[in-house]
Amino acid sequence: MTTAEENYLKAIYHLSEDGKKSVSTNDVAREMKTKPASVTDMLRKLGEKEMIEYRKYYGVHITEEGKRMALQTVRKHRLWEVFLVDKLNFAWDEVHEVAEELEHIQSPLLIQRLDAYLNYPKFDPHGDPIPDEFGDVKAKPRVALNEMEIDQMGQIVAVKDSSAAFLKYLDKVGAYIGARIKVLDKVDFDGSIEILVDQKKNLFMSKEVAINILVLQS
Amino acid sequence: MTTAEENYLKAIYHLSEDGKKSVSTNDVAREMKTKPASVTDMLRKLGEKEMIEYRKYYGVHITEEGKRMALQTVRKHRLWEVFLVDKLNFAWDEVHEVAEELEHIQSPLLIQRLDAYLNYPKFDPHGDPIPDEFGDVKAKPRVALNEMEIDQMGQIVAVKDSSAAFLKYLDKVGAYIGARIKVLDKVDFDGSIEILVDQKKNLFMSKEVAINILVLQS
DNA sequence: ATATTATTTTAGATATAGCTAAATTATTTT
DNA sequence: AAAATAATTTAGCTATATCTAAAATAATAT
Repeated sequence: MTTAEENYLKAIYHLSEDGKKSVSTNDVAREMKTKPASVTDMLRKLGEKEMIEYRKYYGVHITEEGKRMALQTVRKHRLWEVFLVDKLNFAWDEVHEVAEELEHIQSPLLIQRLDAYLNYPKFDPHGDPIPDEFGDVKAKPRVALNEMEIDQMGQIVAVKDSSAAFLKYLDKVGAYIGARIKVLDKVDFDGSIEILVDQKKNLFMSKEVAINILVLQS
Repeated sequence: MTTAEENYLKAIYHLSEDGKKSVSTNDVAREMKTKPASVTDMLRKLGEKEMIEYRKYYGVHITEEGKRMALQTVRKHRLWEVFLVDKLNFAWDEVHEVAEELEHIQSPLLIQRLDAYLNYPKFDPHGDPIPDEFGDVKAKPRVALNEMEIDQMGQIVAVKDSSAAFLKYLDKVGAYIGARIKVLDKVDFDGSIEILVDQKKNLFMSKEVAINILVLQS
């Protein structure tokens, strides 16, 4: 698998995730920021390698083997993100580009060792679960608070920004890890949000804050 | 700079190191494990970018700019090697291939952070000095004991294998860090070596041991 | 000084991954 | 059901990086 093939397969996997049966050439072109004509070529190639089922003019389905490969790439990407944030002090929103390169390093041993070194993390810094070496994802995905809709409920499970300043702020307003929350209101204009904490306390926060709070939805 | 260009430039830099005025097409082809015809194309390209001075049929000289670029790649390669050995517990002779891939990741911030995280190391696990971010190499290169010639002298400055077993062995035979040594004899057949430690103690060791001892030559 | 040998370059392929423009197929509208 | 529109594919081109075989040049030997 070349780097380009890995990237296409990952894109197709992500586009398939949202329950869509079939992914179109245009979908892939948009996601990959290339032209549909280039996508067609790659789909044929990935089809021949049986990573996807490709029927001309009718889009693609990812195969089990393709999914396995894509999940390996996702795993590597997310592990590197954890490394960059936990060890090299990158901010969670600075890591994507670099991880996009690092994920293509070919060395199973490296990933095995990295995983151990990071203490077998289950989530990346954005709250997305890290597949295990077999491609299994046990953990439920976490969602940034700013992405929840009105009336949705959940439990605060982690923060993306673990700076002293942010943790102090959270402590002050009573938004602790483990708190059960419900979205009361969202302001479209600035993305600020109002939530109910533990069924008793109303809390209003800016988008900047909400972005950094991870919720397990229920 | 593409990955291929970086690799060629690094090869030309290393081939220039040994005091050779001009590096030939064949030299580069051997080093890069490609055919001379492929090398010619790349030399023309690197010449146009003024990384090397290229005169057809007369080999190349690396320019100051080319040297600067090559040293950046060398720096990245060696920093990653330190990471792999110090943090991920790779053995010093297992890291080259992976570092060869990692060195091409494009992110100055990543390298800056990695350097800090590793505590600004001055040597890679093979004893080679790590250039600073400006390409300056202050430290003198270290040489593995098995690579020294008869009558050469120096001082033990580090070990490549820092396992308990190896350190215990060194302690037992009296080959401590800082010891002044002189090579008395080398056996071609098995690479074993006999040295004089601190002008008083004779010490015979196998090649496997000598490989793991780094000496600052004097 | 010329012929032989070795080295290097050129010319013409191949494979990957992208592009544009034109042609084809599918979908939607009337 | 035909026409219009949208999506997709094909054909042909570009750039990178490789190759082989043939031609050109440099170095060496006679």
